[in-house]
Amino acid sequence: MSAPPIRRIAHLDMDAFYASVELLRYPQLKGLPVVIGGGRRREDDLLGRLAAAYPDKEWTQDDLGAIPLDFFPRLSGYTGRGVITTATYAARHFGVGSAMGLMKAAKLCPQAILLPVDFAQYRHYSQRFKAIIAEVAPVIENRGVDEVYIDFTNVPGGQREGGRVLARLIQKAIFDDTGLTCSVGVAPNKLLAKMASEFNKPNGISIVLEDDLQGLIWPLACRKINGIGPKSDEKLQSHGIHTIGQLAQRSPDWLVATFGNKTGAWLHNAAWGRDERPVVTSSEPVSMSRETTFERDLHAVRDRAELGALFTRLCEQVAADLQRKGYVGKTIGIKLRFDDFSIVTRDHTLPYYTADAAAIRAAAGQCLKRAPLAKRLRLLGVRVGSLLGAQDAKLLSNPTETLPHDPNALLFPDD
DNA sequence: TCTGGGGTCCTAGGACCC
DNA sequence: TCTGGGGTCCTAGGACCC
Repeated sequence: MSAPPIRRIAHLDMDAFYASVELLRYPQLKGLPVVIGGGRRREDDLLGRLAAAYPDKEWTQDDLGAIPLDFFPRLSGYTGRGVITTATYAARHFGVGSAMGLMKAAKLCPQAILLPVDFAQYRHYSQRFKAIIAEVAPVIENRGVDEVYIDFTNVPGGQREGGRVLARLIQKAIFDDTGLTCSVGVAPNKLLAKMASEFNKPNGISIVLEDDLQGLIWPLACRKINGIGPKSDEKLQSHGIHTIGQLAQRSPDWLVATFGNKTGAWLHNAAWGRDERPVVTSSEPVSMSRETTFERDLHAVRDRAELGALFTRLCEQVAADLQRKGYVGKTIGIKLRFDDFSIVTRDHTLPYYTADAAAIRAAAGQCLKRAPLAKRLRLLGVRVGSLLGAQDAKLLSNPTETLPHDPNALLFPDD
């Protein structure tokens, strides 16, 4: 008889994922300030300019790594509303970083190279590194393109050195296949594993055991807890709570009285490193949405035609997303962001499920009529929620629940 | 010329039903 | 004669995450 396995959960975080993927294609950018964000792909532009400059040779995608530096677009002179998605360390040196407006970044580091985001490429590498992990440890939870939780508990070798041996194996397998590095934290649960993966970046491994709570976790800022954002942190600070250790010293009663039942209990457990959440290997989407920030603020009346066309396009995109992924939904919503950055949402639940662009457009149009439209608009979004798999929808007792009773009646009502 | 896009979950009030 | 109480769905807003 052997002892039951000890629960070991890993959190794996790819290092500077987008930037690293770009460097695989453009190794000539290594060590330079590079910013990723905004606009569209420029490959064709880059290759086109290369072909114009060197007409004797035929340039293809395989030559991306040979494109001279002066062919790359620079941040200098950038106009538009894009933000930085990722910046290389060389660029961060100039004070630019994630979520910063590109125009502001252009002032700080005009010479930085600007690469547009290429989600297709990132998704490709995302699937690759996840497939590699799955060969070794099948219980994986997706946390976006560049992060996963992995349950080491029942993986052969998952207990050795607290998980370090398996973590090292996975790191090496990912690097050998993709050339990308990652950081891994292994701990008794997801909460601690997530914190641990940050301890040793990049390309690091950290092991956290039950007994490490006081030494490794309590000195950290509360903000390091996944789920404590700027607002909660500010509230905690206002009560003199800055570290997780200080949070742990508050009584559960006080936390519940100050933050409410649920949050109070959660804060207490988090501070004591307790987290029973399982690693969830699959989940169904709850909603799908599309939104767009305009190049300039638009007015509901003055720019009605332009706004209407954009609105219709968003509905068509959501409908296409739903259909492509095989879902229908019945709660249709809109989101407006005004020039002062305030946000308003309106939604409406239909008596049937749909993935039809016209039905979505009609319901979203009704929502829009209930929204205040005096201020100029910066962003418009369309959302479909209360999703159901299209296959499941067919099994509903009342088949009309999946169809508009009279689709034509829903098209642009009295519009 | 600050501040993207796509998600999840929670709260809280009101409607409505039993 | 005056007022219960739970459960669920819907809507709006907000915090947070990647």
